[in-house]
Amino acid sequence: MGEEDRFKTQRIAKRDALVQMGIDPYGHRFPDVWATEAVRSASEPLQLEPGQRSELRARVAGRIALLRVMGKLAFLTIRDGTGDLQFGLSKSELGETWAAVKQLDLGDVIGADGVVGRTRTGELTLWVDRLTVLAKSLRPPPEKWHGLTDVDLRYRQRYVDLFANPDVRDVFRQRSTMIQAIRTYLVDEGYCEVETPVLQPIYGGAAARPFTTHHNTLDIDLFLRISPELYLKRLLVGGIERVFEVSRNFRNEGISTRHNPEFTMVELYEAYADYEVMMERVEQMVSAAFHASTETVIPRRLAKIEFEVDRLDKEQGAEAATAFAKEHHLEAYRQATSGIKEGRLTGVFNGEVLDFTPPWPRLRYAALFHEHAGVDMTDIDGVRHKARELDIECSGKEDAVLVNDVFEAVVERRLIQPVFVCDYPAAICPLTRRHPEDSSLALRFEAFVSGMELGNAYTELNDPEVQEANLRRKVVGEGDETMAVMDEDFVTALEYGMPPAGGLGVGIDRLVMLLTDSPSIRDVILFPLQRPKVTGAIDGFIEGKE
RNA sequence: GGGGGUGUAGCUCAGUGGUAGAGCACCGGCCUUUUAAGCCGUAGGUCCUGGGUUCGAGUCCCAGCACCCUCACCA
Repeated sequence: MGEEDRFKTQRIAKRDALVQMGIDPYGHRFPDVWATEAVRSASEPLQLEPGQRSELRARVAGRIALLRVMGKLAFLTIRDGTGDLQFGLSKSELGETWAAVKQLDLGDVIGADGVVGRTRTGELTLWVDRLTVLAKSLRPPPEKWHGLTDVDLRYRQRYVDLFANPDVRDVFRQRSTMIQAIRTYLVDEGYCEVETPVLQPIYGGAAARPFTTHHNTLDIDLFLRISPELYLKRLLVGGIERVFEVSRNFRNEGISTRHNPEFTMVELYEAYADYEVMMERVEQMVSAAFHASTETVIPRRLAKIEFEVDRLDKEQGAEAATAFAKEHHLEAYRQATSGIKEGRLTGVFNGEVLDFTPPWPRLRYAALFHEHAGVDMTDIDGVRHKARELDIECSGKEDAVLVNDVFEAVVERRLIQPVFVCDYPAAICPLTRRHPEDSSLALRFEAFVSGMELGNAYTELNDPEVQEANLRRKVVGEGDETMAVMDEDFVTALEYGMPPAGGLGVGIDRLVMLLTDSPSIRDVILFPLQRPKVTGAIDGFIEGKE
């Protein structure tokens, strides 16, 4: 068969050779393993000289990332979740186990017991006296220097991406840390975490096309939620006064660097609050995520970039070094790092320095509209003129929809630094309370960073009659993607009395993008949606059907 | 859906209409302090798929597929 099978056959032969030696190639429980990071920090106070071995014994496990076998001595670079560590193995110390070393391949998962020392060149090394095979790998890992760069393969085989590219693994660790920090913040503020239905008989709470599915026993069609909003508000009625959900939402829309059909939001509701309180919640959640992760990662990345620039400068000259520095945004990382030293929340995204330090500017939708569109949003003729200029379809849309189309076209991409855009046109906000001084506006804000909507919040509408009227009213020009879908039980809940409240949703994937300098949402979602790979046979089957 | 780009060995990538290339990985040999180990010798290919032009196509043209970027839609 193919090449792949040749590699696999060779590795299977080695696996069988291990079995012949009485070694189980798939290991067992391997207790009391030290992380490589633990070995590094434990070795520091020992002040080991090059060539010296300590009395310190350690047990380490991980995947073979590099393999250098020379006659009767071998050096293996072992990678675990915390970094790399070198194993030193010699025939004289291992005795008959040495034969097993010859059956090892790049990518195998092994464990070892030994003493910590340094080689003559000063490399921290575990001198192994007992070797344990934990999992024989039957497939060759990607190229050891470049890792896996084929984007398609990286997503399809994320498990390979993760072990071959440590930076990728770090981003997902950061993601986990950030979500944990946000949870801790909300719980400390008295919020209750809940889980509400993903399968919903009526979809609502956002403007998007849903995925549909079917429940067999009940014989009903269901929608995958586009938002948890209407259920969380029911919980406000029920007396859970501070409530949040880390919610996977599903929207049957396009895929882009900023959109995945399933994505994660943290959505929260707070009784007796309003949208201004929600602005503080955004600032504090982002601060919590920043302190938990980005604050330490930015200086570390800067150090890595500077190290590489130095190396290139020495080995390939100034030109290569300058190109690398530019490509990796050295200057932005320098600025962000010095900002952090001064106590600011400065990060880097797409080569730009972003300053998340609260408070974020609070700007009015109408003012931004006027500034960037050059026309007042109440001047509908002017807005239509501007819309035509921008090639925006005008017919069949009511004024507020058109205004917002123009806003999205001219304003959003210019909002680079973190900012709150306040007081949206009421007609496109059916779930939001009206502005007390201007009923054409709604008490809604969206948070923007780097031209991207990061969060959306309201002073919640709690008048059941106004709510019912808003949901019955079809907003012309929104098409299928409208928030105005009637949910009678939701209105009934409001009729029991929902306390005045502020509500907020923050896009977690986008927040992680911003705080990890990841240009695509697919870089922060472990398994982004992709067209399934079809095999040749299925391919032919499909062609045959056409 | 529109526009642009990419697709060649397991991986990372060169390739100028005339016998398919490199580095790493793999296999064999030497090697007890290596650092992307080194040296020597092998093996490995549906050049994404299908048409077309041509004496001859990895290369030029057309169509399709997958992925990336971008615009539109959306968060």
